[in-house]
Amino acid sequence: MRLNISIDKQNPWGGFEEFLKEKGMKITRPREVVVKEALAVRGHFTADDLWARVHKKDRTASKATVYRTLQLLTQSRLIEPRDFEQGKLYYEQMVGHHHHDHLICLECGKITEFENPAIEELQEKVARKYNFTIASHSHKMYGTCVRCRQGKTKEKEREFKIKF
Amino acid sequence: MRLNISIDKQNPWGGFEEFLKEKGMKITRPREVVVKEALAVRGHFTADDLWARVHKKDRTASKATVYRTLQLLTQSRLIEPRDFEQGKLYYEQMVGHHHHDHLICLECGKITEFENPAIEELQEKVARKYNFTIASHSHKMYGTCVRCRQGKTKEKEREFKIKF
DNA sequence: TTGATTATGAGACTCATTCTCATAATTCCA
DNA sequence: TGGAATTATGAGAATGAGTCTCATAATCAA
Repeated sequence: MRLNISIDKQNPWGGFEEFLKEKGMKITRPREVVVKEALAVRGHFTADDLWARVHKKDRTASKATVYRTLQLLTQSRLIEPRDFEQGKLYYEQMVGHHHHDHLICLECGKITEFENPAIEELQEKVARKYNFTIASHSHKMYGTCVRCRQGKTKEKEREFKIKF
Repeated sequence: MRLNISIDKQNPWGGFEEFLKEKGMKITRPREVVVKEALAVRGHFTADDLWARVHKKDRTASKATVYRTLQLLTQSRLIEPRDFEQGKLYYEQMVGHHHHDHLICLECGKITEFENPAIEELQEKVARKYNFTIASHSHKMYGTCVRCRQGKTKEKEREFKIKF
């Protein structure tokens, strides 16, 4: 059975307060804003995206704190970093989600999520073979999505273009 | 049957000259040095590593040319970029090699290569499901290697430490 | 050889991320 | 409850990989 934690009302910190306490860290106002905003974003966001959101709520919030909190959120597994080779990291909020992997269109930057338990099993098998303990993984396929292959993608629909 | 191209004597450019000609690009001395050095490195190297090697052979070689040639080498599939989340790209020479994926130890940075045809097949299946054409992929598992798990890794053996 | 084209080196520039440090806020506990 | 002790913060400087510019140089097709 899957526990679907709802973020907005009951659990706005997603368990992050407990994480901080365990680490002997402090519960502060800037962290509150960053965490709430991070968990409220749907889809992928960069540190800068998040800072823009945070900055609207608190004009004095600094980028340094956003970056620092992003690291903590990653450690606490509430978010996951995503490297789409754009020279900056994206993040994705993970509360109540499965881990998943990505298909990335080189033409339009469209990102499609996939999950495949059979692959995950084989992964485990590989790891066992090398006596390796998996903490996390990243599985990305780069290529061309249907719409781009058919020339249907409009210019305005491009998220970003991958270098090569 | 597998063609094992030997780089050193017979084919020092690994087919890069042909690639350049097809693209209407020129065969130049700086490119020669960069290509030969890149193909001569075993294991992973960064742009800076390569520049250091190139610089020894030609004091006037610029970093810009190294970066530019690295892009061309990637396009020509003679090398593959590897992102180990170190804030810089690594590359690996691919002449006469299979594509492979990586196990990365978070403690010592040790990188183990693996190949798994069954995973590749499942990958294809996933791509078909989404009507996606794969051009390349990257599959990385992060975790702990045997030696680190058993506390046998000596400090001097660390390649790099991954942030989190 | 020549002229059209493409490449080069040097260094300026970008831009994401990290670091520094003086100040401020939290938390612990007497 | 009131500090002391600890941890966080903001502001901006610093870092560093990678890119860009542009005047000059090398390549190559004819």
